[in-house]
Amino acid sequence: MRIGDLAARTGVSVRSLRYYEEQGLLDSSRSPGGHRHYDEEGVDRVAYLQRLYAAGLSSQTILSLLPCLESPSAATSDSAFDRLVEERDKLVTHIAGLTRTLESLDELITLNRKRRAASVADPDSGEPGRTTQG
Amino acid sequence: MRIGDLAARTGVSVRSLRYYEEQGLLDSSRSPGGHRHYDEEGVDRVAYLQRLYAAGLSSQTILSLLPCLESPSAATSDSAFDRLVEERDKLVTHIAGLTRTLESLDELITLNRKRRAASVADPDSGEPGRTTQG
DNA sequence: GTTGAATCTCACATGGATGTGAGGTTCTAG
DNA sequence: CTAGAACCTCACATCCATGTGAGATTCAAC
Repeated sequence: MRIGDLAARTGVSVRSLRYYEEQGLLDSSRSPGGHRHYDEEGVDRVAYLQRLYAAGLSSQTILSLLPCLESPSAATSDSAFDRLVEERDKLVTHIAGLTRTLESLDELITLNRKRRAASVADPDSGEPGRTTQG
Repeated sequence: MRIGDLAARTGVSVRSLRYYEEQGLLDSSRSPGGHRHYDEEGVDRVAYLQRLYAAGLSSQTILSLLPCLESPSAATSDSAFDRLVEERDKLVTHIAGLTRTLESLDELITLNRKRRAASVADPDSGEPGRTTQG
């Protein structure tokens, strides 16, 4: 599988795939001419990397976790494992924050809908209130 | 309340507060000499902005939503309201993705713990498996 | 073979929030 | 009134994943 194929199958740009490799997050075999080749496993790997990126981890952080992801063995350094737990905890906190934000957006939507519905029944009732925080 | 105080109370840098104002997200009154002044409401406002930033919204997007946040009335433009709903939906999707990632990190942690515990009972058992995806 | 698409490396550009520093003005405590 | 802390504007720097373009090479199909 060539880099263009992998890009197509993962929805990640060719540029990004090269970047992941440069960061040590993804490896490839090379054809005699120097072109990269990937096996099926690469697809899952890239998808997983994307999820970690989406979770806010940097390349550096992902790299430091990699031992735990690849071979979750006793040989894995304590520090890698500690970082893994740390990132997990940060993610929990982050999700909690987002969930709160979601709730307040929902309240806001409900409120807006109400106001809009009211204005259908009773036109020219404008700007009836002010809400800075949700 | 001066900008330094607001920064201290919100944990946001002075630089960022000025930036928010520049983006039209936060306003202030000015002293005769040009120094910014804020009231208590500013604290909540900044906290809320931070939450929206943390949810991945850009300044531009927040700006476009602002009418809905500030005066959730019928007068609010349809497009602002539509964007609000759209951002809510994106946030839901994002949270779902993060939750999946969290689950796989949790599995990974459990797996690592198991391996590590096993190695205490049975030293020199190394690298017993490989897991690329969580 | 030949051609055209895909790939290679290198390196500079981008965007968005924030950092940083210069040079100057304003505020507040003593 | 004065010292120094805090503030002002302006503008350039930073980070990091990604975009983009140039110039050269390789691969696949005919």
